[in-house]
Amino acid sequence: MAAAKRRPRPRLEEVAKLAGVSKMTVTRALNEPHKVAAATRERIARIVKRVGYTPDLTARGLTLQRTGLVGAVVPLLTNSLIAEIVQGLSDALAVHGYQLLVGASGFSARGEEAIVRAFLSRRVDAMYLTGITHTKATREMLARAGLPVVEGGNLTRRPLDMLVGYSSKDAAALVTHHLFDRGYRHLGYIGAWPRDNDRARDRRRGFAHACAAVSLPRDDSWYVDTDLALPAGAAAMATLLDRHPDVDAVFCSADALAVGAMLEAQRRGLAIPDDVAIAGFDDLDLAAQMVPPLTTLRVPRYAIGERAGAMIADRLAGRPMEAPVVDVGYTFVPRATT
Amino acid sequence: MAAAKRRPRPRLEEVAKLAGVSKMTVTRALNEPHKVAAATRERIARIVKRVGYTPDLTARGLTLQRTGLVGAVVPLLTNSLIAEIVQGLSDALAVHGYQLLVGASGFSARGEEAIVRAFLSRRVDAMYLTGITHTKATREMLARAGLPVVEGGNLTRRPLDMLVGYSSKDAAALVTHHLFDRGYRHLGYIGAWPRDNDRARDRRRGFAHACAAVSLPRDDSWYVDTDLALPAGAAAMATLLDRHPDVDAVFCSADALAVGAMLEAQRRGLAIPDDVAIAGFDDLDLAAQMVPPLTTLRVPRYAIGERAGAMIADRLAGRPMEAPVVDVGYTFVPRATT
DNA sequence: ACGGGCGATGTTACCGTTAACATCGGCGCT
DNA sequence: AGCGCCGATGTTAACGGTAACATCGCCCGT
Repeated sequence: MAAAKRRPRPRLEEVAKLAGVSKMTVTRALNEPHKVAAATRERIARIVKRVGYTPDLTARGLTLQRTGLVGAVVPLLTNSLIAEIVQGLSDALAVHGYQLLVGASGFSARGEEAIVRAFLSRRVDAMYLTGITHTKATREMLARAGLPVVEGGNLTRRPLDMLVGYSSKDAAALVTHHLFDRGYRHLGYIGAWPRDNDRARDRRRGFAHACAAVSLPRDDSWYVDTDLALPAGAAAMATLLDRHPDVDAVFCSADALAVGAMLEAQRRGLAIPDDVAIAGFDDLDLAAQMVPPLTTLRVPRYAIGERAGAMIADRLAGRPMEAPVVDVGYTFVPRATT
Repeated sequence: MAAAKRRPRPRLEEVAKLAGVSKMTVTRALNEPHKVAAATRERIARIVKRVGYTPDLTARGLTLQRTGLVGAVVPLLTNSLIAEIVQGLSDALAVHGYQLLVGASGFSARGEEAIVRAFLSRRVDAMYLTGITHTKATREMLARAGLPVVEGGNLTRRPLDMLVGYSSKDAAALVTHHLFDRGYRHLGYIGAWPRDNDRARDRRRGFAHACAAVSLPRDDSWYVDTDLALPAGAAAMATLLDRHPDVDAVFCSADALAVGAMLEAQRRGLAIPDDVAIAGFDDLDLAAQMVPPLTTLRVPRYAIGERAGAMIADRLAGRPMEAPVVDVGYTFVPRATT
C-alpha cells in the first residue's frame, strides 16, 4: 500500500487516553474481560473498534516470553506428502492460536541448521523438524534452548524430545517381501537421494535387508538414486530398464517416483504388472487413480502433522502428555501394479 | 526438550558484562562491526560463541519497528501449484533475510480475513495474498496498516498495492478456442469451485466467453464444479460422461483435475483424444509425463512467488521498483490429448 | 459504627534491544 | 602548544505491552 501520511498505528496508550482509563485497564479489558466493569469494558471495546487497535504481539511476546510462533523445518514445500504434513500441523496449531513459520532446508542438514538458528532467534515457542538427521550444532542449539521439539516422519531410539513417525525401514521391507512373495526375482529400486534424508535412507535399507533376507543379492546396479520428482522417476526407470532389461519388479521409495516409472514403462509399451511390476510408497491420491491402480504403502501424512501440532500445543499448555513418541504406523495397500 | 533447570537464555547484558563493556558496544560489534575496535570485537565474538548468545529478534523488532516477517495467505498448501508459489516466495525472501509466515484460508475470503488480522497483529513487514478476492474488512485493514502487499495469481485493474499474475480468463479462452479449432463441438468444463476463488471463476468465464464467441451455447449441464483434487477430477469426469455421452472435449481448470479426468476416461475404455479430448491448466510435471502427454497451459508458478518476494524485498529496502503490477503471462502447450 | 474484604482501577518496573546523544582521550594540523 | 576532530565507548530513553503490587471506595457483618 502506498506509504501515505498515515497516522501511526494506535497503541494501548491511545485507547486508554480516549477511554479515560489507564493502559492496564485496557489490556485487562482485552485479555481478562471479567476483571473489568461492564460499562468500562464496553466503552473500551467501542474505542478499540473505532480506532482499529490491534495488539502488538511482538511487544506482548517480549513480556510474556512466548511468541505464539511455531517453526517447521521441511525439506521442501512442493512435495505433496510434505505439504500435507505441514497442512496438518498448521491446522492443529491454528486451533490453539499458534502460527506457523516455515523454512525449507532443501534436504540438507546444514540448511536445517541455519533455519533452526533463525527460528531460535525469533524465539519460536516450539519446533517441528522433518526427520531425525541433524547436525551436531543443531542438536546442541536445541538442547540449550530447551523448547519443545517434535521430529516427524521417522522413528529413532534417541529422539531429541518428542516424535511422531513410523518405520520407513520396516515398511519398505514389507513391500519388498510382498514383491518376492508374488514371485518376482529381478527386483530394482528407485529412491530419493539418501544423503541427509533418513526416510529415503531407511527405505533403501529396508529394501536391501529384505532382499538379503531372501538371499537375493542386489549389487549397486539395481539401485537408482534420484531427485524426488515425477520426471526424475521416469528417467530413473529408463536408466534401470536400460541397465537391466530383465528387471521384473521395481520398488519406488515414493509414489511420485512410482508414477513416473509407470508412465515410462507405458511409453515403452511394457504391460504393468505383466512385463514389469511397480510398487510405490505414500499412497498419494494419484496412486489409487492410476491405470492400473498402484500398489503402495499408505502413511498417515496429514495425521503426522496434526498429531505433532497437538503434542506441541499440549506441551506448551502444560497439559500432561500420553507419550512423547508416537508410532503412527503404516498400511500396506496392494493394488493392481504388482 | 526436557524442561530442566537450565540457565536462562543469555542476554546482551550478560555478554557485555563478561566482555567488560556496555551493551551498546556488544550490539554494535554484532550489527556494525566497523564501529568497534578490532580487539574488542574479537573478545566479544569469543564470548558470544562461548555462551551461545543469540540476539532476540522479538526485542529488536520492537525497537526497529520491523520484524523481518512476511505473511503469505494461500488457499491450501497441498496443491502443487500453490506450493511452488510459496516455495518461490520463501526462497526469494530468505535471500534478503526475511522469514515466511504461512496461513491457509481454505479458499474462503473470511478465512483470509482472519489470517490477515492475525498477521497484522504479528506486525509482519509485508504480505502476499493469493488472488484478488478479499472481504471489505480485509481491504480496510490493509489500507489502514499501509504495508507492502502483493496479490498473486490473477490480474485486476484495481490492485490493493502490487500484483504478480496473469489473465486466467484470457488463458482459458485461448485453450477453448484451440479445442474449437481442432474441430471439437461438444465441449464440457470441469473446474474448481469458483466461490471466493477468482482464478477458478475467471477460467470458467474465459471458457464461457470463448464458447459464446463461436456461437456454441453451453447450458449449466456442461459445467461440473468440484474440489481441487485429482479424485474429484475423476468423479467430475464420470458425472460429465454420464450426463453427456456425446461430449468430445473437456477443458479442466487445473491439471490435477485433467489427470483425474484422463484416468477416468481410460478406465471407461475411452481413447484420448479420439473418443474424448482433454485439456488442462498449469502444466504440472505430471502433464508432460502422462500417456498421452496432456495439452495444457503453462503458468510460471515458481516465478510468481519468486517475483513477488523480490518485489517485497525491494520495497522494504526502499529500492525503486520497475512496476507495481507484473503480468507474467502464460504459454499454451499443445500436446497429444487434444 | 467500624474493620475486613473485595471489586475496580492505577502505578511501577521490566521484557531485550537499539537510536540518539554524550563523553573522553589522542592525534594531526597550524 | 592549542584546537578541533574523530574514533571508541557509554548513558538514557524508548519501542508496546503485562506482571505484580498498591490504592481506593463501598458494602457487609457484627
